[in-house]
Amino acid sequence: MVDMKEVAKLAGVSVATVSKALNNYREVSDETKARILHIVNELGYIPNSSARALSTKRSQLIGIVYSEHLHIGLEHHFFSGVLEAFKKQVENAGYDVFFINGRDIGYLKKCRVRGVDGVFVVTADASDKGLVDLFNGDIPCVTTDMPWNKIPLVYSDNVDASIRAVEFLYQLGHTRIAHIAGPQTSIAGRERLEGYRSGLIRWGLPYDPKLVVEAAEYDNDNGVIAMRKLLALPNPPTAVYVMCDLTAVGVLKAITEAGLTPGKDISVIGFDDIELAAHTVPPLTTIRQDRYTIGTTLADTLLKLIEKQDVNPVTRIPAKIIVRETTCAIKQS
Amino acid sequence: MVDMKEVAKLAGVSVATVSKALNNYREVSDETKARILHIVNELGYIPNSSARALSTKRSQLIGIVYSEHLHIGLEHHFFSGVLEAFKKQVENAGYDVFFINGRDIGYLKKCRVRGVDGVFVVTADASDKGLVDLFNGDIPCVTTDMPWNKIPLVYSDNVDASIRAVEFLYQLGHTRIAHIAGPQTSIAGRERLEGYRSGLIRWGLPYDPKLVVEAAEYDNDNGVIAMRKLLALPNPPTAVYVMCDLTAVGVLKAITEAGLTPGKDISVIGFDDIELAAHTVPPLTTIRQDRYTIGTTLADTLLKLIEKQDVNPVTRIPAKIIVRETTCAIKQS
DNA sequence: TTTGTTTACGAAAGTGCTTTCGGAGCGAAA
DNA sequence: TTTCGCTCCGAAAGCACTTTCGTAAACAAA
Repeated sequence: MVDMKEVAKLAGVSVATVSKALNNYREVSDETKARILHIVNELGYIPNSSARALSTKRSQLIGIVYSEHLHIGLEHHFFSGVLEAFKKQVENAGYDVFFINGRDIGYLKKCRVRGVDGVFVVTADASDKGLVDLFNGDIPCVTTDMPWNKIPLVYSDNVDASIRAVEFLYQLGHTRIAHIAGPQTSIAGRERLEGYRSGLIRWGLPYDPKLVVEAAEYDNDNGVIAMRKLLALPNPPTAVYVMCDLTAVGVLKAITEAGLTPGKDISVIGFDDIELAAHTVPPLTTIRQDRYTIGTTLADTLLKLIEKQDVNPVTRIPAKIIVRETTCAIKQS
Repeated sequence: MVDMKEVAKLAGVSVATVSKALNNYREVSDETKARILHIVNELGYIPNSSARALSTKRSQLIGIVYSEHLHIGLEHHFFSGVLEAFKKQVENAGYDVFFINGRDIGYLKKCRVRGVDGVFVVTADASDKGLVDLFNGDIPCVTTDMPWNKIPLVYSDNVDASIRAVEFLYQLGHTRIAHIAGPQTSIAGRERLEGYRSGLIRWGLPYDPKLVVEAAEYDNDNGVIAMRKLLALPNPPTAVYVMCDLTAVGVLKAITEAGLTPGKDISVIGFDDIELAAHTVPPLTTIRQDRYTIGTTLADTLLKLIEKQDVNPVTRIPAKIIVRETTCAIKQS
């Protein structure tokens, strides 16, 4: 690889001047700067990042933290989509993306050692001691779906989306609307429940605790279990708002098992709009999280943070209802 | 952050000796080495990776290359699973994982600039000029599902798995077995078709070109289209072996649409075992790719390559049939 | 005793960049 | 004429490591 010394020699200047030309110091005349840049192009010179990081203490590296022991790391459609958008955005700004693994020395130290400029905590275990250190450290962080004091947060507007889910069902004529809630340890779980209740209030619907069942996890099986419970009620709901698509798929299954038809006998609306949602039978009506906007907003926020600019502590991204075939007007019976 | 100088001072030795102690040079007495290590622990000293990379030309960094414009990057369940396993394995060996983006300067140069020790090409566009440069460069590479001269390849044993899929269907009594093939531009597409044909031959079944339809992409819609075509045949198949689960879901849909029941009127078997497969109605029989073994094998191979050891040019990992409910013995009619 | 061999360590030169600081050159002001 | 203030540039000191090479000391062999 060609280095600065070579560029300097060909340009007839010192390495210091080359460095300055490359970093847009204004104490280089336009003429010599042009000459240097020309030679740089000709030679295909690229500054060595280790050397640069060594002297600047900056690496142009963004770290990604996500925990593996929740099985919602890379493999989860929502997070991988957000990550993808995030990655593109920071890459456009000249950063590279790198996975922080906390083993041995912990996240914070690893960041220091690698000189990471900022980190995006995609998903992690809030009880992780290493995470706390990281958040309390001096390295810029952003997160999604994981609120933490002082750490900027970008995520879907769960409350608003849930209100509109209820509204949508109400306008179809449903009045007995159930909610399968996510674990109340998660912010998404809490806010979606909150939105559901606000929605009921807004339309003057009574809140019936029997119509709310909390799923233990964001997975399929809990959907089956929860829906069976609802179906066993003396007066079952005519519509159910489910906190995520994977669980909604389980709900569909339980409904079908019971000899009923989703979207006819019972309306179902999910959350996420995972790839699968369009392909269930019948296709699932759901609330689409705007993974792209969340990811890019996260990136912009982190970049600003790195530049020591002010940022919003919380940004809520609107989510929108995608109407497919599991919802319909209530049967006149 | 504490540096070597500090450690050296406390230990009463030179930085050179500290460095040697840390790197297991044997020209350091056991006694002073122990003393140094003790101080290192006490101080929580960690060597700065930029400085180390600068002088060693090695970074303990493994690059990941995947192209975004096929929509099968991070978001694809199979690749993200492989990547996850790969990541864990190289992290165990003390490496960190880092995304190579080829924009501006190309993959190879980016690798050089960042001092990447090896790269895993997860998925990419074979026509990408930058990839060719990378493969022809001097940086150790491994790939999956993407054969390239001299680059070690680890992937599922598609041919064998396909033969066994046909065998499985044959033993259920099926003799008119169709295959929905992947694009023949991909190695997976070609090999699965090849295995299908070998399976037919092995069991003395005739090869009927009408029973093979090539899907344009590994997606859902192409499954619907292909299956409709098969259903329109004068003498439709009683079983169909589909080249991937996402497409198989489309197949299920087409079958249902036609008023038939998958797993009763027509048997279906997919490939991949994506999360969704267990939750279709009825649950999909499929061939599970061993994402974990593929990922770790890839990692081991790359690590060996970096150490300049010999490696297998090709490793095929067995895939196994997961029997669920879309396959059954042929109806006696 | 001298000579040769190990062993254990440190001085110092790299590694490729950034950044401070000083100085040369030059025109303008006094 | 001197002084001041600019602009443009380079020498050199970092940055935190690795690695070569020299050497002192200790010991063995002659």
